[in-house]
Amino acid sequence: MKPITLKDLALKLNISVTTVSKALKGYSDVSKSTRDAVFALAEEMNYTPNSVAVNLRTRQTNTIGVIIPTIVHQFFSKVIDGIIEEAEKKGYLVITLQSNESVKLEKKQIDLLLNKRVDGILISLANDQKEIKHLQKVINKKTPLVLFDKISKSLVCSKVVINDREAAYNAVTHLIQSGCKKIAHFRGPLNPQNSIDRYLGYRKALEDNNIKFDKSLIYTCEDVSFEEGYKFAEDIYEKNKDIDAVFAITDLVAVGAIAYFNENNIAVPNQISVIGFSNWFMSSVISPSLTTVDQPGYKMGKKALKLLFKEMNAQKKGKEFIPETIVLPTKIIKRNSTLI
Amino acid sequence: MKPITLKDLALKLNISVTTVSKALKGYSDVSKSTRDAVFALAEEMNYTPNSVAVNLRTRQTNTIGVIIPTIVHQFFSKVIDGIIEEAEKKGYLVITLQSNESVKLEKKQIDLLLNKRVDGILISLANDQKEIKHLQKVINKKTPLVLFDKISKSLVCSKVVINDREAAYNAVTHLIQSGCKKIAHFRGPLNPQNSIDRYLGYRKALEDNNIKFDKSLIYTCEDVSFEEGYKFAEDIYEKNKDIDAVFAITDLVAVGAIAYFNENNIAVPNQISVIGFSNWFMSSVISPSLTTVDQPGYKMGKKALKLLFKEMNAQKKGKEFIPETIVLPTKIIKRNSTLI
DNA sequence: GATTATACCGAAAACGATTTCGATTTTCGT
DNA sequence: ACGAAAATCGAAATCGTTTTCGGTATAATC
Repeated sequence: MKPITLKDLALKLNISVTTVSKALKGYSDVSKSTRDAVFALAEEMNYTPNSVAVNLRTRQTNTIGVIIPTIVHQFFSKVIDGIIEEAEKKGYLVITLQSNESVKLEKKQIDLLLNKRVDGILISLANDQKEIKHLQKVINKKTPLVLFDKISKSLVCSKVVINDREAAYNAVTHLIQSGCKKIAHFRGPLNPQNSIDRYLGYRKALEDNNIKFDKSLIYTCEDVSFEEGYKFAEDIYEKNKDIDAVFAITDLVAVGAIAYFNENNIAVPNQISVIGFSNWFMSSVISPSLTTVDQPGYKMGKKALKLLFKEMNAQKKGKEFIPETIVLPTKIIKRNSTLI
Repeated sequence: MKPITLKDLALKLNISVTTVSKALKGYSDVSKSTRDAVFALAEEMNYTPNSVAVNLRTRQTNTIGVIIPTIVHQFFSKVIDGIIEEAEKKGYLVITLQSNESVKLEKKQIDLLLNKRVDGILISLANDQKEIKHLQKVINKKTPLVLFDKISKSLVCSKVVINDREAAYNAVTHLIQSGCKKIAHFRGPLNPQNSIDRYLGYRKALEDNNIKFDKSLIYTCEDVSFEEGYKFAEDIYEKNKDIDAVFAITDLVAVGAIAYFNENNIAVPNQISVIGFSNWFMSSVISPSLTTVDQPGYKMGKKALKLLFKEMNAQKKGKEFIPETIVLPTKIIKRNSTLI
């Protein structure tokens, strides 16, 4: 009924708890005969060590914490997928928390994880990130920390990101190379670094190709939704019939725009090209299928965890660890919503 | 540097660890003055209890484990979302694991969670579920267990499901009521109870409406993909031009079918109606938007956890707990891929 | 046979908290 | 001022492991 403990084994074998423990852990000062006996009994009684006790004694939990804005989101669930897989390989378990874009919640969750004595924390920040005290606390406590995707530049720790600016630059360049000249940008909210960077990439691409920036072609999403994409497409088309391309902050917004164009017999890509961002699953099954920028979530999760492990190991060996920043490559997934 | 412990506080205050602990926990045999002093110092030194030690002593971890086939899947990430939210409310943390549809992995993971001494386990079974020994073990160890979505009928424990058979029955009835007479079914793999039940619901609906069952209208998906939906749609249309409806095991398969019909100018829903299953996000953004059966993942997660808590509480009080099965209602989300 | 080396084992402390139970002190009625 | 009741406190056991350090017993060496 009650879980078997070392003590139970020791009692049955008439030896000390110490010896049982040492036998099980392969210490050399245990005779073969007692070792065998211990293993046999452990097997028979189905002994499994109590992780909690081990954790207390060894001061490590083999558990890491992950905080993301939301899990119901292709990109983030891919990241989680990558993290969990990689963690399991090394015998680590993953506790997942959602901040729902609330810094307040994020703080609480950091505390929770710290109390749980997780061996490390991975986090993708909530949008309105000015406050970083709670993260500084993590660093001060010497708990390894890696930021991914939505990061804070002012925090000294490891990071895994994509180059949003470059990716956006490439996306818009792709549009320009296919002949587009009047390119709208349905950008993300004003705060997040991601959406700023993509916006800057857009501008840089225009600039490098001698296309004059036109403020009226910029629309700012608030909740980055299908509906916004649809609405903005409608609005911009009514005001600018000669628009010939849309670069959307996200596939979902792009799909919204395509829906409007489809319904109103505006040919995509012949009249208007559309390019999205993220390569969500959905973008391959709509018609026309959506050209987009692949954002490698799975890989990002894996890399982030690997960096975390690196830091954890350095710490174990008492070595100093210098934070690293990994920039993952993105690539354009060419489908049927753009020309060429 | 090192985390503050009760001992540290006790030392500074020149009182015993016992008293510090009792003060913090609000025991009545601590004077107001020392209580205040303790709280003040705890605050000042930023004391937080070491959960691991507490867990060992109290024999509970305030952690639950969840095993799902895969997390990169709208339905399951919604379930996880529901679970995490509900857990957090009660101060519980969630460890998520993916079985990747492998029973072998599932077993390992169960053991991992058991060793971690999680307070309870939620699991949605891998597809080829014949073996249930590892789950029986969980029950034998008196660790509360709740199955959801993909369950095993032969296991005596709480369950949260939808009535797949009835849901499918309603979906097909919807097609029939809209005038469809030759209805194909792109069913799921042969093993999972889900896909069996949906198939049975399909047959029952035909039977109740005096439509002869035609084996040649049944296609069996193996990996339940977009491509399969596309391929099956092509095949069946070439063999049966008079087909007038498709009931697909999943939205993704349905979307694949719609893609084929769209490309070949077969009007959906006027010539052929299509109905899916699950209400994935994607189904609302394709065109025509997909009529489907809503499968309440978020709610399922919440309910499953509530059941788990119920069992955990009963156990704490030493009460007997009788497993419950909750059947969540589904409803048809009428969109534009079916008539009426 | 005395000495040293080797093999094997176990007592005990530690990890950080909780809780029981007994001890001491204070308060108060008379 | 005395005894009883109430208010405070702390020692110690416990949760289940790990690990250090010392102690025996046996084998090897001369």
